[in-house]
Amino acid sequence: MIDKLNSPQREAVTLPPQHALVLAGAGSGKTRVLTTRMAWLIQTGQVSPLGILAVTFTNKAAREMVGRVTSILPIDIRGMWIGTFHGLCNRMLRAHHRDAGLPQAFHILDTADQLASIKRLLKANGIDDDKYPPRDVQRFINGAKEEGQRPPDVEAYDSFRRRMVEIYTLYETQCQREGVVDFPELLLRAYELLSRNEPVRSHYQRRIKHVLVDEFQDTNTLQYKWLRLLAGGGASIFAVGDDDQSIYAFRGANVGNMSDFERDYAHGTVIRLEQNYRSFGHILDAANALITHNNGRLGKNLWTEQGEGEQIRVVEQPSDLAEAQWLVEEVRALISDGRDRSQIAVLYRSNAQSRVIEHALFSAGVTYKVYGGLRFFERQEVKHALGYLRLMANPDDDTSWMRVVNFPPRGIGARTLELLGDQAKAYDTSLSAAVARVPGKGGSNLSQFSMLVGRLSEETRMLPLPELVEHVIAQSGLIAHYEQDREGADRIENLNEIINAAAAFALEANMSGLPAGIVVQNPTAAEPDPMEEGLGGLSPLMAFLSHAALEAGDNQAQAGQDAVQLMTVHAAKGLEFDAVFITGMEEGLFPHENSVNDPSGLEEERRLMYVAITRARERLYFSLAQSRMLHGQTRYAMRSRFLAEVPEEHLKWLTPKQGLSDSEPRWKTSNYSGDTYGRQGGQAAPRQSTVPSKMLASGVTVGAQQFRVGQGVRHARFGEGTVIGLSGTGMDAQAQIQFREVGAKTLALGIAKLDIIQG
DNA sequence: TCCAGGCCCGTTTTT
DNA sequence: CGGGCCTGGA
Repeated sequence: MIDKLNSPQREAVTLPPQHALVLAGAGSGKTRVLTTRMAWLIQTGQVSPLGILAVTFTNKAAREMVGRVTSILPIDIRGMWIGTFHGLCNRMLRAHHRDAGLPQAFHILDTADQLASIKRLLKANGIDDDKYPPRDVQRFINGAKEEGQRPPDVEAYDSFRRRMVEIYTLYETQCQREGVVDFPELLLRAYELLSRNEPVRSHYQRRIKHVLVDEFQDTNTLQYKWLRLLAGGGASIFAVGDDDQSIYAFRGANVGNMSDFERDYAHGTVIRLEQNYRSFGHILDAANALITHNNGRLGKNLWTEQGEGEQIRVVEQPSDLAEAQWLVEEVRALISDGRDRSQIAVLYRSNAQSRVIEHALFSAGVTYKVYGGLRFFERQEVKHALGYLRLMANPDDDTSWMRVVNFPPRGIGARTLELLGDQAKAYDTSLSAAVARVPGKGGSNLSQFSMLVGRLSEETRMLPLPELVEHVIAQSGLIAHYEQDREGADRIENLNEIINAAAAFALEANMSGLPAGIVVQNPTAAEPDPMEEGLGGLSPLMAFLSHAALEAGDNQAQAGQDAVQLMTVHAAKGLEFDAVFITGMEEGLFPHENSVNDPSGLEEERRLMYVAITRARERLYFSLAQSRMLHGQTRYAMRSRFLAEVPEEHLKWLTPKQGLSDSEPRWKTSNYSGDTYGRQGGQAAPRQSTVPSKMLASGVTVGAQQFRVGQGVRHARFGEGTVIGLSGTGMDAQAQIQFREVGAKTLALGIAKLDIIQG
């Protein structure tokens, strides 16, 4: 089991029971160490499978962990605490729902449900949603929860925040009444359950001997607190992560957890996995060099036993269109060289960039697959069907009630629903319970709907899950509705797919001999654990609905195995490919303009670039466009500063490298003609290029002034600076200027008075 | 109640 | 430019 590991890997796997931080670089065998550690602990008899708690962020990672552990050691994973933070908290809350103050059949709101719930709340309480936009309220509430804060804990230093806190309180009341729990609430409730309930806490603390955490750099404050509490009974925390790959600060991840953990727990026990088994030397050295520009790293330098490999190919094109066309040609060349399409990845900073690339690939007939977009359980028709199903389990679920009450349309309009809402509020009941108080035609339509819900509950009470789902979907009128729609065929197909999903789910649950999806106890355990009883009562429907909420399904749009992979850099984390294109290497795009004025934001962008680079095994490309269509305007940008942070020795420019030295990265837009690039190796004849040979206009003229990217300018108030981006024309023209003293600013060229001082 | 056209906005995303 | 959302008219 451990003889194939390198020495730091083996050291990590065989550590005595103590807290440890494993700094696992990209491609260093992180998952292997984590899973081997689990298997080793069990096999050496140091812990029973039930004494382990292993937690990940995604279901995919959790599945992979289970798969790899069981392939090393054929153990029964049932009853083991392996899963996502949310999945494990869900399980804990179901088991101890009374202590947690929840109905056992609580529903889980996904992000969209939560937003709908907040909108409904604002409306019911007459809160101005211009002043308190639902999205901001959602961010406020989730932000507070992720910090472990209930309304009284939130600092409200001004009237705006005080009102936000009031809304937070109202929202909590609403969720509690409806028996629903949002994603951050799963974690916070589970945390509070453990911290306030001594018997429950000591039960878990006594049971759990080893806590293993994957992607530790992505944990938020609350998750870390939860882990510390769980391990509080003397368990060892084995935290694996890479601070250089922390790219989720925007959703609450706190890289600081890593250094805090080292300081508070791991002390000296930090193991670095620095040998990389993925990439060739130039690629790794480029990544290493780039990331040294960040401060406050825990520190790590990747190395490989493979050779130097190829340099990174760099291509600069006049436009985003030309970039895409070049990319297609290069991809085709790779494919005709015998490379597997699925081993070619095209990465970009933002989803908007995929359009041009997709168009070019499509026109050239290259099969591709875009990651991202709507997932199965997030589709409109699927959410409607789930809405009906949720009403079967809980008619007081107002979010679901509102979602389907008039879908398909049954003559229940906004006014009727407003009336219903008023009644519900006045009598402090659910919408469902308030139906009888709404008079008139609207009321009669409502009661018909209410009767439909009641009748379906009755009819499906005794049905097995798949039949139940089938019956509810058939009777909901959804299929009939979509049959009217000439583009409804896909939706109907998805509705049928829910029935399949339910059948598959039920089958899996039966095979494990347990109520669908939720594993209760390890049958091999010496005796049933009274602390964790209570899950058996969870209906298959409830279990299926939890499953749907916690696992939204596959994230890839188009099918096709043998396809070029298109995705954002974020989506590429954890993946690897033989050949990788990093596109849009421009200031304002990568690093993104919203991050460049904030040092920590810029460092996160740099980590993102680090992640992008380290995806590549053999071949890596950087591409950039001098001009790009963005928000309906042509924008001109400088080369990304990150390009200058990679030593020249690792780069091979396929188009002439222009402009000034890297130490002073500047963009001199000039007269490069797009068809002069060649490929490395010399044999490749210059392929025909579709790039227009004449240069695009690269400047913006306003009045008598001609602005260009890279120019030096002076502003009366902001001082001297450099033009780093231009967009628009005439009165719409704007310039992004990096001022020496005051940072980057965007100025309207028609208004701001600028003197051109050079360039 | 429903639909169409206008308007606004525009980074990354898992649970 | 393009998509999502909202409002106003039928």
